Amino acid sequence: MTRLDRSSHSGGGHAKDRPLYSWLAGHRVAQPPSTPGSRASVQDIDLIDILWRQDIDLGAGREVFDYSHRQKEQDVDKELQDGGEREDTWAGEGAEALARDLLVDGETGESFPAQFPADVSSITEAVPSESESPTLQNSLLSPLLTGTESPFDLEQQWQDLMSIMEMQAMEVNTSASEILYSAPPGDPLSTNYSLAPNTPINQNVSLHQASLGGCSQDFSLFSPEVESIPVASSSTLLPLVPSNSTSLNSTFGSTNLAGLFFPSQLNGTANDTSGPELPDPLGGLLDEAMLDEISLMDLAIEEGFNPVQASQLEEEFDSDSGLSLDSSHSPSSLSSSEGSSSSSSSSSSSASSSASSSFSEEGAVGYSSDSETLDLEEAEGAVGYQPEYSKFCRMSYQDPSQLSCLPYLEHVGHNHTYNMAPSALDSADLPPPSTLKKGSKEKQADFLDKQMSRDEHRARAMKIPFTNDKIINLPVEEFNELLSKYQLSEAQLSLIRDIRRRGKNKMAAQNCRKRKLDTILNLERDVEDLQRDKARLLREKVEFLRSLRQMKQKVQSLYQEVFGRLRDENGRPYSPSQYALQYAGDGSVLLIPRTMADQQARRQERKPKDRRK
DNA sequence: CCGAGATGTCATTGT
DNA sequence: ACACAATGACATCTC
Repeated sequence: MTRLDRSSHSGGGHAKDRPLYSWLAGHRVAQPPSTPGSRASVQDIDLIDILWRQDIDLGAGREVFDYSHRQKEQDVDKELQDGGEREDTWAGEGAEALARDLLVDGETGESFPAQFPADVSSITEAVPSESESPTLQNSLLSPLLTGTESPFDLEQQWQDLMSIMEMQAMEVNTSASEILYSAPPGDPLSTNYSLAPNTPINQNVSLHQASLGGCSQDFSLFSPEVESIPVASSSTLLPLVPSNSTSLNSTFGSTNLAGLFFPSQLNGTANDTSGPELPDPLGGLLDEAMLDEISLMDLAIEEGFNPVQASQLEEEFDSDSGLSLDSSHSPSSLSSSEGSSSSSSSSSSSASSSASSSFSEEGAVGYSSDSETLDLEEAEGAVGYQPEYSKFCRMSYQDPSQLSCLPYLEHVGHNHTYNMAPSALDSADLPPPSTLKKGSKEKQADFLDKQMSRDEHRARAMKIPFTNDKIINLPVEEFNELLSKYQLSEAQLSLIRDIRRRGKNKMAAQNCRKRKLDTILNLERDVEDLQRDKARLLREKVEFLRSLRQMKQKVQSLYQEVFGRLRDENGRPYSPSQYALQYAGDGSVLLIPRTMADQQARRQERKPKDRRK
């Protein structure tokens, strides 16, 4: 590719600046002062805190999603509650042995696949036939069960979860009860279900009595869509709190019922031989979330990013104040670099302007636009420059062009008079020792001599009849014309060509170095931007995980609420060891036997593995 | 005096 | 073929 900054004849090197300008534009876009999403996330956090408090009120702590914590907690709760409320609650089902089984099962309580009525969010007790179960399992098992880790699936699960909850909030109060009560006792499904317990489907499910007031409130907090639900819907739910809610709550303590959602790993007895346990409707999500958080922790360790302090980071990064994760980009270095860069940019811009004026029509110095770039960057509030920035800028134009007011000093920055040819020419450059006059003129001449470049000294020694400026910067045609005007010796011509070559190369070297520094600076800024983006993405991920956790816990609470209020035909609560609620993809919820849920869980576990293969 | 940075110069390559 | 820009490498200077 041709260089973009062939500025000698086209004047200016604007083409070269194109990438930089586009780069600046892109990064201006990439750094909004504050993202609205982050503000919203702060509100979400507030909501989450509210939800947490509500969950705590419901008996669900934040640790519910910590698996080990849950396990311990359940162990403790199991011991504390086994002999008491549970026996009372499940007394209708039999002896203490059964109660003991219930304990075990309570830990392993799962969600069971079931047949679903067409009506959404109806909670029924289905006794599916075996022949139907294979075909049903896909539709019966909620997408939540799919433990895939792809973002799409996660998002899909999320949406499904939201839809389920939304539909529950909307219809659990009406259609669900209708379905429940309208289902005939002689449901063909139940008749065909060989594994079904003898207990017929209880149509007297007290689901409608569930204290959904709080739940609906939670829904509104969870689902923005549900917020649009008329308040009447939730208000109507409030009176539905069953009279026996206290006993139910004591029976289905959240900590115990948490096991309903995380049965597989806690189950030590019921399904040991039956292979993998049915994944909890939320188990996959939870596990995934845990994995994500673990990976996030890894990232955090790697990046010095602490997800636990996500909110703090959030505030920090929301400001988009240019704070960098990298401590090397400290404010001190930033300020110093800014100060130096501003001064240097002013000098560079003046240098470029003077350069363009002094370098005749050719405008060979192609970096005036670069100084503009620097100005732009500073006007933009460029941040995060490393100390090298000042160094770079200072280097760039301590420029010979600043000295262009002096006839022979246009290229003299440092008086690099090294490499001077050890010829007589150089000795001729030296002021004759015989010059005894030490007047001001001579001092000035000495100063000028010192300021002159080597080639200028040579040119003067060789009595070149025109300035090095012309030699270097004139176009080839004019340069040749100029040479033709004079009768020049071969040595003079050679020197002139060398001067021209070196002069052009000198400017090329300056441009090259400046370009290189610009590239480095751009890369540094790119790194900073990428770090910022990375931090933002991490922050968003933490927020999503947090929200997801909230959703899961909310669903868990709802599960407990619903399941705890279900009653069979005898008015007895269902045993979590024998029944489970199963979510369907269409949002409906069924009460199904656990054995069936186990089967479907195993099938469901195999599917993702097969799919990955 | 040493080291780092700045600058000039040369050689080379590519346009 | 020529002019020249770009650039790596080196030398030298300056601080």
